[in-house]
Amino acid sequence: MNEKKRPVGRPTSAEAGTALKAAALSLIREKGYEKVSIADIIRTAGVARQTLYNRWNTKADLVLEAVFDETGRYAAEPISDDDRTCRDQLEAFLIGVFTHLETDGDTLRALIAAAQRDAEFRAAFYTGFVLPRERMVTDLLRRAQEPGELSRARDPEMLSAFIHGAFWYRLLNGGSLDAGYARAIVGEIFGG
Amino acid sequence: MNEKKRPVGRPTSAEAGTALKAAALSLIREKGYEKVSIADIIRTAGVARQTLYNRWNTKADLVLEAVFDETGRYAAEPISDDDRTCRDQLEAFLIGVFTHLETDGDTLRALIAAAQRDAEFRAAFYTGFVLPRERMVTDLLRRAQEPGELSRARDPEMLSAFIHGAFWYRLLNGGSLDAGYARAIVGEIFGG
DNA sequence: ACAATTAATAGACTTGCGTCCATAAACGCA
DNA sequence: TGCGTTTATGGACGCAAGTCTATTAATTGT
Repeated sequence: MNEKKRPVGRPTSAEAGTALKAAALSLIREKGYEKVSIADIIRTAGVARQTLYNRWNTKADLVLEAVFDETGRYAAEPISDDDRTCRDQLEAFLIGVFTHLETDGDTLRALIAAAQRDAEFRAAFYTGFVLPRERMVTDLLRRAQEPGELSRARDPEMLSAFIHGAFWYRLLNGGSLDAGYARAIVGEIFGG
Repeated sequence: MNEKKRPVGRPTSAEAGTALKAAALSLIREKGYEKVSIADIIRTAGVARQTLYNRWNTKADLVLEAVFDETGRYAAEPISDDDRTCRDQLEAFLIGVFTHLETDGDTLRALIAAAQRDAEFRAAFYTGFVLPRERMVTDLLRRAQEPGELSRARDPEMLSAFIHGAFWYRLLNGGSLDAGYARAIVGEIFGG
């Protein structure tokens, strides 16, 4: 199971990969995703072009992994604070996401756009990034049904799609994602 | 008010514009949005490159106008059939949209992606295409509140965002949009 | 030490987008 | 008919993405 380091050939430079991811995130947050070229990234990282393409197929793949590394590969917060109502937990979760998007909203929009151009990336993005977050909300809503905080007549999966959908829809159409919108979403789900 | 045709210079060829839009839609439906290049479009239309750029800034602008021409500039159906319940009208509306997306879903995904790369296009796309359809649903839900088919405690705007959001979310993540999903959405809104 | 293997590098290359330019064509006006 | 104006055309151009190639560097095994 525990395979050792492979025995042959020059090892890949972990440093190069790290530098590329750091350069990509830094440049993108400074100038915006679309304005950062591959040439910019490799120049900043001090690495050859092919070194990037040895690891990732596109800028989107690189950025996705960089975001993974930062955000934690699976979801941000597990959210299972038994002290608070599920309603409050959902609101806190959404506010946390929206706050995070103040810095990375542009990046997320760009990744969603990239996913529309490449089916392979779309699958990787969905299973690795989107789905875990969707499930967090679905699970939370299911927990809310146990004590009757949320009616059992509701479908947690569809409600989770409503929540993420509303958030994506607003993000992609250039609307602002703030605490007020988070409260409005939660209010509509749990009742005003 | 009623300005006449402008009196000076060579007139723009309506034929060229029509040919470009037709070529774009035809090629895209055949090969998919991403696989169609500008060169393909102008070759098929039998028109010079600059002629395209005299009318539109990008492929997305061209395609958006082509879709406008086909779909009707404002929304597909006005939906105000007093015989049926609002619930049925909403379901029929969604099924109609989803059916239409069997041919143009790829195009819509591409336009949404393009909107993430260009703020100007995003605004045009939103106000010209997205918002009218969002309003149709909002208005329908408001009408549903009058006879009490939908509780007045619900917020039609947020519900419309839920509906379009769920639909976008599924479309953009590669899920299938079929009649079953339309019914599931409507069921969650109006009650199973 | 040396061979085999794999990664890193620099740079050429291809393709597509969008711009620019010079020239020809189509119109109104005199 | 000629002039001014605007569009259409074809081709050159610059830029960025991604591929490919030859060369060099780092590592293991003998």
